[in-house]
Amino acid sequence: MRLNDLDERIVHALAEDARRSYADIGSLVGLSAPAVKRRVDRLRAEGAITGFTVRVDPAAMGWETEGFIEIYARSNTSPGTIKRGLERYPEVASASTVTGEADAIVQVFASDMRHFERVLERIAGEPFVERTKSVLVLSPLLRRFSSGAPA
Amino acid sequence: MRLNDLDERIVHALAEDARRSYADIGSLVGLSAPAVKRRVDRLRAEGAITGFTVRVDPAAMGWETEGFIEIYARSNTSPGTIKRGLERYPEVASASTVTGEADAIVQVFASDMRHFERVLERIAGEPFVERTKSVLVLSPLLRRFSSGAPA
DNA sequence: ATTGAAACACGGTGTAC
DNA sequence: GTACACCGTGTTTCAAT
Repeated sequence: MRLNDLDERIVHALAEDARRSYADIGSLVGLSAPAVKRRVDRLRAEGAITGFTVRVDPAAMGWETEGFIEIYARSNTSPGTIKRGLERYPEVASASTVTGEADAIVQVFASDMRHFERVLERIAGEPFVERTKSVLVLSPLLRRFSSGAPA
Repeated sequence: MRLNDLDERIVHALAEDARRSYADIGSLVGLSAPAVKRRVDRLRAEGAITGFTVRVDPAAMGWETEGFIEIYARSNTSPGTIKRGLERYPEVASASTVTGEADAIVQVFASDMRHFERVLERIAGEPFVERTKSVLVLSPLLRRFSSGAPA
């Protein structure tokens, strides 16, 4: 599914501020409000837009400590196994399988260092995990879109 | 700044679907619509909620290739320099300084491998960058909140 | 200080063109 | 694609707790 230029500009406007009125977006991209709405409806139906959410300051939600955990899995671990193992942790914001030495990179938000350590130990103890390597985020420099933090 | 339980439930409801009506959220948390609105307004004023955005399917936007670039910076490079250097790239979705060997981890979305390579080369050529180490995302297993992709 | 009820106005939504 | 009409919802006001 490929979007045309108009669709992209509409999505871009919504990404910046999802509460802009359709009329506002319309005047940006050169369409009337109903035309914009129809496109947004279509984009949602097609799955290009999967929903609307809020950008949150992680610290305000009590998620002060952020880090990345690289997972080195046991041989013959399927991505599905990793996914099922990780989705039970509310602290896991995102996870992807990757190229390179590690098998997956996991982004974790915790309330503090003790909490982060506890999560790390539990993940390291998962049966499919051979070993882990983790780094803590010192300061987020750029977060272009949503905070990425659990809510 | 710490949120109380009611605020957290409101933020959680908005994180799931930022288009729920205030009346809807109110019936969830036991408040009237105006009371919910006032709290949301306050949360925005305090900076706990930093905005509203849209969840996008990166592939639909043409961002098929995702990767992480670790930046090893020259000595005495300030976080501000890294930030200013990276924010000029629309492909950079997020960037953080981190503990460990590397100085920063950068999340990049590109349209394809050639595009990713071009971005990587340009970033590696930045004056503050000593060397880089990058991994490509094979498949995103979990993306709890927004897509994280540029729009 | 924070709430709920009601009045008001704006913008979302559907229909017709 | 636009123009228009309707109605739901956001927003403000106000009295009450």
